[in-house]
Amino acid sequence: METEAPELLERKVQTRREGLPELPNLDGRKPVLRFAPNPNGPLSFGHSRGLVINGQYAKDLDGELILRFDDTDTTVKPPMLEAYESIPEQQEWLCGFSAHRIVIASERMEHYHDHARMMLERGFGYVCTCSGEEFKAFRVSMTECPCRNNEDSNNLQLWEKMNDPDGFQPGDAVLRVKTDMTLKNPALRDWPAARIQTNSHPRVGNKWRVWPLLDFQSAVEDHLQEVTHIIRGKDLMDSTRKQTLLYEHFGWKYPETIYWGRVKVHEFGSFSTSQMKRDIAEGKFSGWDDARLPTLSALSRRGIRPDSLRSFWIELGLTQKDIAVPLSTLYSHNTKIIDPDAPRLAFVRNAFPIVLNGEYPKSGKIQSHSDTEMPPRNYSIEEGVWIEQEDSGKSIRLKDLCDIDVDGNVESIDRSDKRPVVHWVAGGKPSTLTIADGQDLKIVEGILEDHSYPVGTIVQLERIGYAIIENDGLLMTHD
RNA sequence: GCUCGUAUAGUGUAGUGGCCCAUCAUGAAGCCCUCUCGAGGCUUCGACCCGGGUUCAAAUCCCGGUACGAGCACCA
Repeated sequence: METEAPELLERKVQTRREGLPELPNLDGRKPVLRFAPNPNGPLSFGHSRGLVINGQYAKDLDGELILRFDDTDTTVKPPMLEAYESIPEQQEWLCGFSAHRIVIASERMEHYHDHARMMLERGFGYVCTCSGEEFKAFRVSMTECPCRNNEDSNNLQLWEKMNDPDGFQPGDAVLRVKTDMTLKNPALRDWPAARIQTNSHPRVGNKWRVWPLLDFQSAVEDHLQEVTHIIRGKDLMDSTRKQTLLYEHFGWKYPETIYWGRVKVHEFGSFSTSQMKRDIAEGKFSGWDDARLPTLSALSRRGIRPDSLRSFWIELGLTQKDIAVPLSTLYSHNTKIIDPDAPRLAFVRNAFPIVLNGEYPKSGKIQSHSDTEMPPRNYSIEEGVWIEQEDSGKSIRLKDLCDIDVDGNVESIDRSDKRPVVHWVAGGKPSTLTIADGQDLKIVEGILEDHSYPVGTIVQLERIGYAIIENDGLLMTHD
């Protein structure tokens, strides 16, 4: 066999798919994708998945990314005006390009109202005046609510009454999509499409009274924008089903839909935008970029690079599995990106002075990075150096300088044995290293080597980890 | 309760009937390099949820079980 058919004995090389899976049913089209956050706050780590995946497909396949503000709730999740500015900036920071289109739902209300009327005229929608409790009973018992049989003309009158400030009040009536009350999935039975809200909207004020709900607004807008692929969390699976029923009524074709599962990052615990907003207002956090928060502004401030987030999410892929990932996975992506450009610097925590006795080079140059060419750093010693308290009281090797004994007597210039190598600072300036540790912010005092790197430079503190230089000290990036 | 979904090493992930005694990354352990507890290089460890079935052949298809998650809002 070896001579007759050697190829049968060879182990074939396994091929591994790289990057994102192919987009299904593209049919030669350029994909149109969208990412639709609620502008009730700035973007968080969780949002970055949607942005990265949708953005990456748009970029790779020469398609388009729509950034859509789903700001139709003025009551539970009131929009925050600053977010209309910060979200596009963060989107560009993360994706590396700006979205091809920006759509703001609150400015497209005419379209939603037009389609709502169309629904009533064509008889696949109705105005329901049952209370939430009453309708729930109908849904559970699979029976039709009396409002379902309204005449189309009557529905249009009721619709006008919903829009009339002197007519229905919030809670009195909703617009429903006629599906089928005997559908197996209770979530799909005559689902609500719009309701009355009288709170003022920060962008359009009181111009509108009847506001669409997500499933209706999103469905109509996806059609109007000719979205080809929707990629979103699997918690929205029933949304797809609800919206597909609406599309059937309108005679439209629903976009291709792909889902991902839930991601839990243990270190971040459970933060919600509204909870963060409250905590910031109460002074529990310094702002949206407080290093302890999982916001993109906080991650960016700490020195997490957008390309790290991109490779992180792309590596996780598009499985529907619910997963728990440690932050160290993101950090390992980030290390690969920042390490080549991170100059080495010494920061001595709990500084302990030690006087050097003997002959040694009192000034000189030390490499800033062992693997890349960077201008070296200079040192100049008067009589002694700072070392960390923890390193005192034993024979040590001062990195790139000399071996010393417990009392600071120089024993050798060259490395003479396996004693621990320790970092040190000659001169330097007092500084602080701020470390975000869960809900706590640890501030470590120390002496930082003199340097001339500008604010925003990511450095590697020898034997400690990566940190970013801020105006008033150092902020820990990660180990 | 009803409905829907997922299940590959510690953590993620590749894999759609024979290239699989299962990929890659991360993690852990060890070695090399390096005057950092960093980076880089090498080696090792480690997995197809369970039970049936279909088939010459199953991680892959079917059925049942179990576990976990999500939806059933006048939130997104």
